[in-house]
Amino acid sequence: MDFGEPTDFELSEFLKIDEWFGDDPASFAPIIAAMEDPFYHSDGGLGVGDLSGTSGPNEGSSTSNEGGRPVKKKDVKERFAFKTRSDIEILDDGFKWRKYGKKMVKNSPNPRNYYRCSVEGCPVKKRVERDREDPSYVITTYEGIHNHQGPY
DNA sequence: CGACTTTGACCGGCGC
DNA sequence: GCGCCGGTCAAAGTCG
Repeated sequence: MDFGEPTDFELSEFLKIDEWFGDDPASFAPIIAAMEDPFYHSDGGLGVGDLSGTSGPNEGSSTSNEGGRPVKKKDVKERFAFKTRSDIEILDDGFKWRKYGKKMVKNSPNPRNYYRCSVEGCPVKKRVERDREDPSYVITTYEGIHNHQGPY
């Protein structure tokens, strides 16, 4: 996520929520539920895009790989990211997340956190990163759909 | 006692 | 062919 650098994708991929719902993290629940709704990623009304082609993992190989194309990372799941103005990145959206990695971003002095749903069988992954120019803002990226009906 | 967090190292892919 | 990059896993430690 290179902010400030116009590449193939920018903030347009993200749902910018400048107007935070408030200080209640529970407000996330409906949001997550909304992104899981077929209606959303059906019409693509939200920022559910194809980041798979970002680096072009399959663009150059299309030369002679139309048939048995070695789709490796092609099965990109729904990706939904939004920017939020918050002081903490560990906003509990109602789900249980287990951190499985931390990494430093080049364009950002801030580390990137990798979370995953604690529920077994849940392929949902969450990526939390701070804005490079506005530490007050947090970029939360959700990937995948929850296997279980709800966090409760 | 169980579950989760933390850091470092490892892996695979892409670019040059 | 090598280097870089992002992403993931694993072991130990900590917290409740």
